[in-house]
Amino acid sequence: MDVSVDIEKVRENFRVYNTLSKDIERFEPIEKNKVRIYSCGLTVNDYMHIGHARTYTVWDVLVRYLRFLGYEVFHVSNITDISIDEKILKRLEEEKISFQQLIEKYTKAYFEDREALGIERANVHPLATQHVQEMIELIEILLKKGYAYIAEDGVYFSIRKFQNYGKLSGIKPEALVAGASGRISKDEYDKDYVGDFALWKIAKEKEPYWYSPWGKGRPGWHIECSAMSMKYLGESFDIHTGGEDNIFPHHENEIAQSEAATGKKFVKYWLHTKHVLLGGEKMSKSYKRLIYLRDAIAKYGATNLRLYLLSTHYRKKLNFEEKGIEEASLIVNRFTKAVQITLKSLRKEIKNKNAQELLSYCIAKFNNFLDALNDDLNTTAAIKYLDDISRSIITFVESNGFVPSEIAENIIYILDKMGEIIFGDLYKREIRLEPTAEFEEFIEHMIKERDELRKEGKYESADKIRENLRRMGIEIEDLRFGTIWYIKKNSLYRK
RNA sequence: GCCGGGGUAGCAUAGUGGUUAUGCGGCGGCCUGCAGAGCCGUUUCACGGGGGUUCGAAUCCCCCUCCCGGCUCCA
Repeated sequence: MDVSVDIEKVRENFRVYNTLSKDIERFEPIEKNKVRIYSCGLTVNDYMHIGHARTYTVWDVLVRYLRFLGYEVFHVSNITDISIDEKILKRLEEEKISFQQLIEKYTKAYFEDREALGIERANVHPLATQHVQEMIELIEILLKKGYAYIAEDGVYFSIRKFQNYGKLSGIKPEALVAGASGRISKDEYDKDYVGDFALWKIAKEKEPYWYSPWGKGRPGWHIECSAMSMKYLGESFDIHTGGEDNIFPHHENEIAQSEAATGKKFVKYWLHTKHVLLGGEKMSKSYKRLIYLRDAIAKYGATNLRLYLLSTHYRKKLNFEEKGIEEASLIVNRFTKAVQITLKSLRKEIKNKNAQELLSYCIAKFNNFLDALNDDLNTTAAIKYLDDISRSIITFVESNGFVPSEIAENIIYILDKMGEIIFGDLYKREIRLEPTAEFEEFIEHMIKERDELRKEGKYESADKIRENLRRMGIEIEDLRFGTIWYIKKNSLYRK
């Protein structure tokens, strides 16, 4: 039986929801076999929270899936290390550090946190501060072409000059004036029109600055993503991602700047994640209603958390609940057990006719898994099929014993593919664990000893061995044909 | 105010016209020295309310209602 997948065929059916068209579209990159993707990264002035984590995890799955589909993926994700506001200035005083130190601290934390969740590094993580020259050049083009103008406190982009303004978010320039949010009327900037946005801001006292033809200052927030994405990916590229809050104004303004400057279509597919909610409402820094990722990992375990973040489709709001993580941990446990038992099966010479049925089932579910991901990255459904496979392996082993090695070999191929896409780097780190020969010998010895104690009816001593093994992260289970064991790194610790 | 997304059995999450939804929890059973895990049964023929289209609607259309998000800090 052949488990290999016709990648070309699967790839043809990959569809994603494009915010630009507000519709699900078949994915077809600009250049055949190559995908260029830019994901909006973090403003590194604080630790990342579980909302950021969801977003980056989803894009991690996207990138891994694209690679699985055979695409050569070039992924760029920026680091915004320029953001300065009064809150930050206050923080500098509180933490008694310089702006540079603050940025360094949280940039380091950002990479640690990403890695802890098994998120792969992008090909390039450009820093905004190192691309000020590119931003200045882009602003000069916009001035030359008449899309931008110089005011007293900076350079602004004139949104009324750009015909398609609002095509991503659906916001009409006039609506910005009529907006009843109460924020726009309090406009304190020296610009021609309320909807116009800053390309360059002249520095006020105490603020960090860079030199420019328009005076000492810093770039506006949006220009960095235009400058850096076009530098590394070209004037037109395939995918641009972000959280839903980026749609307006950030991405809308990026489109305006970039397309005004180049005259070309900036991005083909815009993908956005919905927010993580806490108690039914959006997390908010100002009200301290948020959960930092590193705290959540410490409490729930990275693997459980990662699966939980993927358990709701990315275009649906995720209301963060502990109970959901508990459910996710059960799926992680089953998968871990299934993977490790299958790995052990590889080394056993066992014949079992029913195993062929098991393999057929796994192949069918693996195809379902791919269909689910093809359907706008439906991780909810994909995880369900992954769990079906875990259960089928466990059930098989519990009633039939280990899987014949030639069958196990094929099943492992499927488990590896699924595991790497869903769990990322955590798959090898926490799930597909293979003990050293010595360690294995030790465990097997303990199990044998326990067995003898059990035969003699010395259950107390036998249970003590089980308890000790469990403390080492070894789970053992007595099945009909004997005792199986596996390494469990992702226990859900509860208070 | 404008724009968008939702309301699915105790809880959560799938499902865009027609077959017994899935997981978790509860209860009962099988298995077991115990535990764990798994399996079977049950809670359960569920889709916010009203109207319409249709042979047939959770799914399409209209109205109402409640919740959430966006409307220049934001993933």
